[in-house]
Amino acid sequence: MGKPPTTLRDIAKALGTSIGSVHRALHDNPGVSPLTKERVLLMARTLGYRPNLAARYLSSKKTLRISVITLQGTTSFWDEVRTGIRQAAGSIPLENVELDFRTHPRLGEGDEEAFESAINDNVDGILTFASRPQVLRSWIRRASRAKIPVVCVATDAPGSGRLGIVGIDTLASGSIAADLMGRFHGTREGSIAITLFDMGITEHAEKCAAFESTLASFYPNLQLLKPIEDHDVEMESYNKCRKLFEKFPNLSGVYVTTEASIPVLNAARDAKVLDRLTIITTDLFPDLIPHIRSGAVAATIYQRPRAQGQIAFRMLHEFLVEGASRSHQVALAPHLVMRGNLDFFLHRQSQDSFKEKVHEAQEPAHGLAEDFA
Amino acid sequence: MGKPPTTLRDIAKALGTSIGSVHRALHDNPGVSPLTKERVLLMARTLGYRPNLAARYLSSKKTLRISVITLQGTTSFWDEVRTGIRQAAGSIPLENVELDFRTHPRLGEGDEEAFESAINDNVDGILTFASRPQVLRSWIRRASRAKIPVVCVATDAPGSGRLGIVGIDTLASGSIAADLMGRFHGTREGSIAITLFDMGITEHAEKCAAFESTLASFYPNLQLLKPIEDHDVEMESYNKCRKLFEKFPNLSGVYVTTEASIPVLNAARDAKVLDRLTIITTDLFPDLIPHIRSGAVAATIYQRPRAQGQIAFRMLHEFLVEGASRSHQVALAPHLVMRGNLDFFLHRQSQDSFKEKVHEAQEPAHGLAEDFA
DNA sequence: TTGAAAGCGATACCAG
DNA sequence: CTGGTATCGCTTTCAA
Repeated sequence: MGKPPTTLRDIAKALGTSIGSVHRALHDNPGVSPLTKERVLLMARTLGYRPNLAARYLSSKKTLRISVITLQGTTSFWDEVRTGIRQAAGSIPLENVELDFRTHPRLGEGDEEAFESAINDNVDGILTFASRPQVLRSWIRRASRAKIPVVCVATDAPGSGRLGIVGIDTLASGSIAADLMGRFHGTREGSIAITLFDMGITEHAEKCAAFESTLASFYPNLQLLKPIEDHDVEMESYNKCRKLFEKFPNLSGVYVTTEASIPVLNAARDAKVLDRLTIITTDLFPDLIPHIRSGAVAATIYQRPRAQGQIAFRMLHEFLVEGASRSHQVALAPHLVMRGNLDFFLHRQSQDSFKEKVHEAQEPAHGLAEDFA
Repeated sequence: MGKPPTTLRDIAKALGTSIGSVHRALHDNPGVSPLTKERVLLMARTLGYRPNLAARYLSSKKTLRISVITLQGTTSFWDEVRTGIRQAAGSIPLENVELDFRTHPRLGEGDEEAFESAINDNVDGILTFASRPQVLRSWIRRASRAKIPVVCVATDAPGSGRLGIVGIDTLASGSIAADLMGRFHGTREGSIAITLFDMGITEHAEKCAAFESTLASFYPNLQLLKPIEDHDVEMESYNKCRKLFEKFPNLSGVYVTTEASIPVLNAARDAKVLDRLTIITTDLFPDLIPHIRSGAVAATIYQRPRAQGQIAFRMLHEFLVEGASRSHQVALAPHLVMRGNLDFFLHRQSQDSFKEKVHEAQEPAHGLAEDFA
């Protein structure tokens, strides 16, 4: 078996100093001479000191405040992410975690303000959706400089100094979509369209590339058209699709890489091409359900928002508590939803949200108000 | 904000007794008069006492021993389950958990002995594969009577008094398999075969029923043949399949609901029907990889053994620590693996086992020896 | 059967 | 700047 773990006392004794100084040194609190600090740090390392979390929680009364800066969203995606975060926070056995939801209504509206207020409040950590990486990068950097770790959900902000990122594996998503498209379509010739938010978003460009590459390797009978950018604007999506359907009457499939599938479906319906298209969408939300049931949507790639929220929370929490986490990049495998297994996913969603309501009723949480407004 | 939580002291003060008696009463330790015990229990309830876990871990030196009774297995499935269990055990922040692996080489060989020794060792909890529900039921019941909670992985043992079950949702698996089979096959007529271990296993019967039902609702052009039982015996599987292929020359697809897909593939190859069959398999292991790459296997339903192991461990641990867990039945959604996203899953497996090796090197764990024999 | 008290390891405060 | 110490809530042991 192992020998008993090193404690603050052990370090203090070994150095002939006091437990108080050791503590201050390890937390670089004010009031330690550089010399003692150095010696303590060294000794802690050589003795392999690991703080005893139980003791820490017991004696310290402070609570971790985590700010969740996300989008309201037009589908349930971000609601699910927030639910996942709440669930994960609720299942931390000891520890008081306070979640601070700063939900902004629209893309690029209020996100900067939310960051500013979170940093001013000096929260302990931030979970966020880096909707506009180029704009938010500097905010994330500011947070990091203020020693506030930031974990991005769904979309990465590369080069921003963020602590970590949790998202769906873009390669797996794009590839499985292509594979399904190819198998569903058979061996005859055809052309396929793909829609996305903007090629400037890393994740979207990657999905697109993966889709294209898998299609090219395994299904050379299918030709991929130039990607359609919708910028999450309904009319833009609808109009571009209408044009597309007119221009390519032999179109045989569409892969919608974002949540914005409803305008595409409407355009297809209005152009009367719905029943000869193989449509593969992304995510699962109420408005999409009838289209899956009817078979108009052959399959949808579910990005597991709840799991993303849970994992992002755990990653941040682990870092805050242990000072490190085992992995700072998590790429989840998406789930595939079709007519047959649709009910499984719907049932699970509703069951979980029921459970959560019960939980909240027993134990009213803090900072949740705006999330239900 | 909330008022300070109730402590043992609060209960003692309110009752005019000592903190020691309160403690003994709450843990029904010997040496408390029935009267005081009653009063303590009542007061604890009315004051809403919740034990402070940090304080508990800090003062108590005892370690939780969990016995893992699983199959060696012919594929990597159970290795992955055990890896998941180890990972989950390793990420418990505080707490000493000792895992005791009792791995038996073959179905129905050594599982009863393992249960007996676990119960005699008086472990704190058991994670197990209820391979033969009818036989193991009485062992699980014995464990439960000895106050040892049992969580089943992959296969349930209904009516055994087990604490919980973690598995793959059979309905989602069977349905998605049918949906894919139907979509891949197109609209022409055809017949489909299904193989399973034994209709006596609940999970297999359910998958089969879900497959049949989805096929019937959405793809009436496909006819499902009578299920083939292989009992996980290679020759049985191979021979039955050879016969099947001879008898039904117009067979167009096979759904293998268990890990036993290799004999089916061999039979199809030897019968020279491989290239006109749509084959959907279950799970992901080294021997299957080339068949997925070659396209012989159109898709495989990955049962996420590692996730199953992790969740089973967490369920048991939560129960042992909190005295209850939020859910005792977890049905996971399976992942779909095809040529396109195969690399993602392979990469993830190898990456994770690498990480784990590193982890173990830093911090040698207990009771792992036989798992690497 | 019960009460009292000594830890567990870290935090935080106060006196030197 | 440093050393000492009360404290967190529970477990466990020792007396009574």
